[in-house]
Formats: sequence, C-alpha cells, structure tokens
Amino acid sequence: MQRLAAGTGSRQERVIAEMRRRIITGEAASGALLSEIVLAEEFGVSRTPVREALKQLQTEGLVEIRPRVGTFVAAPSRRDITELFEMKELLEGAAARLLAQRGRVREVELLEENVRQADLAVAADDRAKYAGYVEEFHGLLITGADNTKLEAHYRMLMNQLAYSRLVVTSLQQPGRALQSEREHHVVLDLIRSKDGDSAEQVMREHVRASRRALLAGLELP
Amino acid sequence: MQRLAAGTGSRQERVIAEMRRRIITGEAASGALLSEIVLAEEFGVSRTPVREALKQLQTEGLVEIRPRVGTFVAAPSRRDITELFEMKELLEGAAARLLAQRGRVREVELLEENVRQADLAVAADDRAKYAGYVEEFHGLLITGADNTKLEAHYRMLMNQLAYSRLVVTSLQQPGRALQSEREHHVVLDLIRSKDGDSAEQVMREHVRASRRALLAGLELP
DNA sequence: CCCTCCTGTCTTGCATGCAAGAGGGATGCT
DNA sequence: AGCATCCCTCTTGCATGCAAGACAGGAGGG
Repeated sequence: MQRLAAGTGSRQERVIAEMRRRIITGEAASGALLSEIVLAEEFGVSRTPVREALKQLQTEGLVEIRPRVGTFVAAPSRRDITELFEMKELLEGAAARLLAQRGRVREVELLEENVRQADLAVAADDRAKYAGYVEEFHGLLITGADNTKLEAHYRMLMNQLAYSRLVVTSLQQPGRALQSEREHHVVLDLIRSKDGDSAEQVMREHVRASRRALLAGLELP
Repeated sequence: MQRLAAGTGSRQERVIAEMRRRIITGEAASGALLSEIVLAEEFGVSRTPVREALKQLQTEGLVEIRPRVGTFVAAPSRRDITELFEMKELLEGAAARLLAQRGRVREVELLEENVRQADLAVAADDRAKYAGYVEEFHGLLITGADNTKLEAHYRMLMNQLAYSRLVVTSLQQPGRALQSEREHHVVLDLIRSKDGDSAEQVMREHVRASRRALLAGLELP
C-alpha cells in the first residue's frame, strides 16, 4: 500500500491528529458513530491504527467506546461542562500565578504585544480577530506557566470543551469583548508587578465572567 | 484458550490494571523494558491487548513507547517531579476550596473520622498506619471536591509520582507526622467553617511542607 | 590497534482473518 | 393490533503473520 501524503509520524498519529481536529471543530458531530472500518477505508489504512487512535482519543475524553457496540463522539453533559469550567478557572488561575512568579520572561512580552493588538481589534469591533487574540492570550498564559504537565492536562480538558468554538459565542454578548479585554489588561498588569496572588484571583474572576457570558449566549439559541 | 481468573472486564483491561499496579508499586523498575511478546505470554493473551494496554499507559504517562525500539517504564526527571508537586499543590488546594464551598457533606464527616483515627496512630507512633490515614485524607479531599475531571486528572498525576510509596518516606523525617497531622486539623477546621479561601491557602502550604519533608528524606539515601 | 561497515536479531507497526456480543427488524403467535 | 421471539447484520475484541526500523556485535580493512 502506498504511503499517502506522509503526514509526519506513524499512520496512527495521522489518524489521531485528524480525528481530534474533526471532533474539536465539530466537523464530527457529537454522538456520531465512528466506525473503525469506515475510517480505515477513508484513511487508506487497516483497522489496527484506527483502533489504536480511537483508544487514545477515548483516554483524552473525546470519544466513548461502548464495547461491542461502537465508538461515538463524546457528548459532554451539563455536569461535564460545569466541571470543565471549574478546571479551566483553576488551571488558568494557577498559570497566572506561576507566570507572575517567573518574572519578566518572554511570554510576558508576547502578552504585552497581544493586548496591544487585541485593543486595536476591539476598537475596530472585529470580533473574529479579537477571538483569535483571546485564544492566544489564554494559550500564552498557560505556556508561560512553564509546567508541561499543566499545559498537557489543560489542553486535554479544553479539547473536551471544544473551547475554540465557544469563544466566538461568548463574545456575541454586547459589551463582552470590551470587558474581556479590560480584564486581560488587569491580569497582565498584576503579572508584570509580580503579584501572583492577585493575578490568580483576578484571572479566576475573568474565567467565571467569560463562562457567564458564554452561558448567556447559549441559553436561547 | 481458557479464561483465567476472569478479572472483571476485557483482557486488555486486566493487563492495564495489573501493569499499572506494577509500575506504581515499583515492582516494575523505572526504565525497565516492557516487551509486548513477553507480557503477552505472561498474561496468556496475544500481543494485541497488551499493545493497546501499553498505549493507554503511555497516555497516562506511566510508560514511554519509543517507536521501533521498545516500551519502557517511565522515569520521571527531576523537573517532572517538580511539576508534579506543583500540580499536587494546585489540585489539592482547589479541592479543599471546593469542598469547603459544598458545606457539610458526607466527605467532611469521613474526614472528621479520619483525623480522629489518625491522631491515635500518631500518638501510638505507628507510622505505617498513619501513612494510610494520610493517603485517605488526601483521597477524601479530592473525592469531596465532587468534580470527576479533577479527580481523574489528579489520580493520573499521582500515579506518575508513585505517590503512595513516597508518603512513607516523607514521614521518616522526625516530627513530620505530628506536624502533618496538625496541618490536617487546620485544613479540616477551615473546611468546616466554610472558609474556602483559607482552606485552599493552608492546604497549599501543607503540600509544600510535605514536599520539603519528602525531598529532605530523599537527599542522602 | 582502531575505525567502518555489514549482518543478524531484537523490537514495534501494520494488515488481516475469525469469533462473539449487541441491536434491530422481520416474523409468527396470541 | 400488539407483543414476544428469532435471526441476521453490524459492531468491536482478539489472534496471528509479515514487514521494517534500530541496535549490538563481529568481521574486515586501514
């Protein structure tokens, strides 16, 4: 069998990456059946690497394998979502604290540049662009905590939330973008002044606020 | 092929559970090679379920699979250990806060019983017994946070630390048991008085103290 | 003596075939 | 009509065979 396109690593890694992407973006609908054999044919590989890929996605919480029945895209319950936001608050708060403790590192400079650009996007009322900066802001915070375990587990949890898709929704709330950006400024200022305690506290409040904005935007539609 | 002993679930689940146990207890030495074929023969199954089990243990951070080379028991680096303790501090602190917010639930009663019994063990200078109560205390705290994601990720991280084995070591430090138990009392009191902020703060200090006691006990031997 | 290359053997990666459980739909009975 | 039951098909779970990369050790040349 020919080696197609040669996405970087092994066959199963390609399958993992692509399926993860599909689930996170919502291209694979929540609750949908993922048949090993269908995916195998689609990727041009045998069932084995597909199987192992799905198994890994299960431990990442993205799919649910019901033995002898089928593998399905995970459908987070209301409770799951609450828990995930609790974890988000917790981990991002801790990241803010850790970054503040590290002092003036590269990520702080990148955050400064981020809020500068984000300010412009808000002023121009360009929500799509601002959503991108929001994601970058949170990502930089996590990376800046300089703790690989924290980062790995954070990304795993946010994948379960399909968070990237949600950001846009929460910014639909009138005035949320402006408020959000103000909160980013406060957090960054506290980090720069090395006040880890306050940075953590404010970051937590920021996450709670963004969660409220999101849920408000999700209620009716 | 006969069905041996019939550990509850599928073959691979049995392999996962047993290998996880071996790694955590140290029965499988850090860095040791885990050959699929050897394990397969040992468990009386084919390579397939063994393979899938090892793959899952990899995503749990317990083994490292080097492609085309072999699968090895993970050997945490010094940095890994630092990161794991950071996560421990973070997650247990958050658990204390969440439990305090929940008010008077079953886990609080169990914690009260735990410190009562643990006090006796300390008074009798029975360190092995006290170590058991320490594990239970931390476990109850996590369970009491009532957040399944937090619990799952916490257990994953503590498995990487092989924490159960470490508790005993940290209690070797003279006076550590007494001090530790005092700290447990303070945390529990703060939880009972629903002071989440302080409970989190004190719990974090407790984790840091236990980490120091542990590292002090590990330096020389 | 030392360095290089080659080969044999170990490892995992993948393909494939078969078995067994779960579920749905058709069928026959009441 | 309504309901229980049987069977057929779909799914995954597991076993096995082959291929290919990695690494050690020995042979040969400098």
